[in-house]
Amino acid sequence: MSAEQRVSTQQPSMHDMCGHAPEEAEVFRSVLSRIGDKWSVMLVGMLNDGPLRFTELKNLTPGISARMLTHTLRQLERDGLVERTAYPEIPPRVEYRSTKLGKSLTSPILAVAEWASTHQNEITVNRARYDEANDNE
Amino acid sequence: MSAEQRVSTQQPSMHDMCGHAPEEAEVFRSVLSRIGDKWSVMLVGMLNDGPLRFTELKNLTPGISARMLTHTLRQLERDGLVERTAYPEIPPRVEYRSTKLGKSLTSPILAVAEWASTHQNEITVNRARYDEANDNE
DNA sequence: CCGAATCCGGCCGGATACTG
DNA sequence: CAGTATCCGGCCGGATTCGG
Repeated sequence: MSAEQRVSTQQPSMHDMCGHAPEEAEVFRSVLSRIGDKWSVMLVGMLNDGPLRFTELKNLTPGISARMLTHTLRQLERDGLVERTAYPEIPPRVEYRSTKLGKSLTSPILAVAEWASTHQNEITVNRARYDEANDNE
Repeated sequence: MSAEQRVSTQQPSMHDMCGHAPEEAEVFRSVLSRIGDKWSVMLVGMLNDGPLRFTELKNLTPGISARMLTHTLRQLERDGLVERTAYPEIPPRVEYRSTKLGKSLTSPILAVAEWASTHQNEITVNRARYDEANDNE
């Protein structure tokens, strides 16, 4: 049994998915990098529980600036992960809600978020140990 | 039934995991950002199938430079996701393998990678449509 | 073969001030 | 309330060169 057959029986391999041509890999990565940028994952996660207004989202996301909140939401809207609805009222009200595509991402990223939450202490220890081993600097 | 109870019966909420204090959220995010940076996910995924040498890893990862490969592997080693073994031979041989912690991450990130692979076309279309709607610029 | 060192352009992302 | 505009420091990441 070849290596390809062996791994295909349990899980897809990264090498198969990312594509072998540089262009394919770049699309693949451009999607991954959206997942990986500073605030996207948290925002998509937040919106999973229901639609939220701009300020609510800002208050729920500690440390984010208005600029980055706007910017990140635009990117997510562009990718079709988030839907924006502006109500022409005074004062203005804008609601952000997860799209079908956005919801389909929720399960995978919550798994990653859960992993991060579970292992963050272990990783913090590992980093400290590594930094001490390669002492000073 | 409260909102907290409702969501807790199906899935953990992002808001619960990320922590509410800025410091907690920052640790949480520092772990997520490692997942999200340009090459980490692909490399961890590659190493899931078995240990690889530096050059093998480089050839399997289209577009990566030697500098970034080294740098990313160092970060992964620091976090305890990857183990580095150098054999004092001539020519030198260095093997990278996934640690137990690294393997525990494989399942979640493969789920995300699979999602990315599945929806990359849809996202590409969404981006094109968005860019056209907000035409020129 | 497996890196380290250096240089450097770009853009990510925070701070601040200002609009409808 | 929900942004936009502007400035700007930092660091991400590629290219190149050098070393063990």
